[in-house]
Amino acid sequence: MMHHGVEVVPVERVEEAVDEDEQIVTGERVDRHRPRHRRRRSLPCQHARSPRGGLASSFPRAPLPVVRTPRGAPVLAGGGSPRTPDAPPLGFSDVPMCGRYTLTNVAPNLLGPLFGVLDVPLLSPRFNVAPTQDMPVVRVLAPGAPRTIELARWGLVPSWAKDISIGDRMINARVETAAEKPAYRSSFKSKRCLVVTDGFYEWKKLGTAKKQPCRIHMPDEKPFAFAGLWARWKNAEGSALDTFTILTAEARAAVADVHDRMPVILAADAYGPWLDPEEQRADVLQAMVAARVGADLVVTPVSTRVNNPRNEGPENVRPLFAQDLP
DNA sequence: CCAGACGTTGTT
DNA sequence: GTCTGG
DNA sequence: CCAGACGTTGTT
DNA sequence: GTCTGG
Repeated sequence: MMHHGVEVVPVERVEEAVDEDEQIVTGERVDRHRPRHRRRRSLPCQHARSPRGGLASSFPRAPLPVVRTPRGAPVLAGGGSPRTPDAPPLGFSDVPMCGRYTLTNVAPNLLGPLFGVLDVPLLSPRFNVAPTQDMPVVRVLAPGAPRTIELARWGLVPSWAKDISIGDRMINARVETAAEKPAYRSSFKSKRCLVVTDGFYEWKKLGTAKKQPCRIHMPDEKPFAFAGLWARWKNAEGSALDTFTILTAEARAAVADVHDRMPVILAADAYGPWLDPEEQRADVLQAMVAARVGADLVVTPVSTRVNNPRNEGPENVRPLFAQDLP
């Protein structure tokens, strides 16, 4: 049976891994007869284990080998959500916000200087990051400590949660309210992080129930940072799982043409104060995110293959040209 | 007191 | 953990 | 965010 | 429709 665990892929196999992913779209899958019986409500103790096995623990890791997320790995999360009547601001444009993103450029000699970290783990390029997956975040774990980049699971699980399933609904936090919300306030106070990215996907609604995925990125394609919050959760056995959420705010610039909300993007000079665990003045922090960048973001239509979270690969970010659009 | 929630977006 | 609802 | 499942008992 | 998986 398939073991769940972080699959360690030797560097030489990275290309091969990508190729495998392509087959999902173009080729016929042979493993058609996977068991229909899926894990439903699991025992709480089963949640102890991160879906990809490795607890995204914040304890310092040894220099990391290339890590690839195996497809079809059992994941203990979901995304359903009940509607609430008291939805805040009114927006009725076309495009959602941050439920999918990319980190395609993982060169350590680029990420290190950009985010002020000395040791950058070896990472696989990602072209379709989905909630519940382990991704790198930049943190300062103690006052005055150096910044670190480590993996954490997308979908914040508050320390008091009974199991990690709550994280499914915690992939975004409204910056306007995160300081007060029970699920986020303690993280907002002293567990802020940078989510390392180089683009995010939005689905633009076209006239008739059709959606056009777009990737939003910097003109030079350089990585940047979403403002994030993190939390540490422990299972019954005491193993730690670190998780994160991405803050959202009113859309700006080019993104505003497409929708009213977007992830908060921090300017580089805000990284220090944002990460400082001792900075706890909500007004200061709010001002920091108010000054967020985004004026030069580019919106690029891409293939609908990004719709399926199992599809990885550089085709995901290849621009579609006008003649290719519906 | 205990029980139960703890979230966002989008759509109508 | 902490707050709201009952 | 979108895609995909949506079930049980009993037997091997 | 609603929830889980990625």
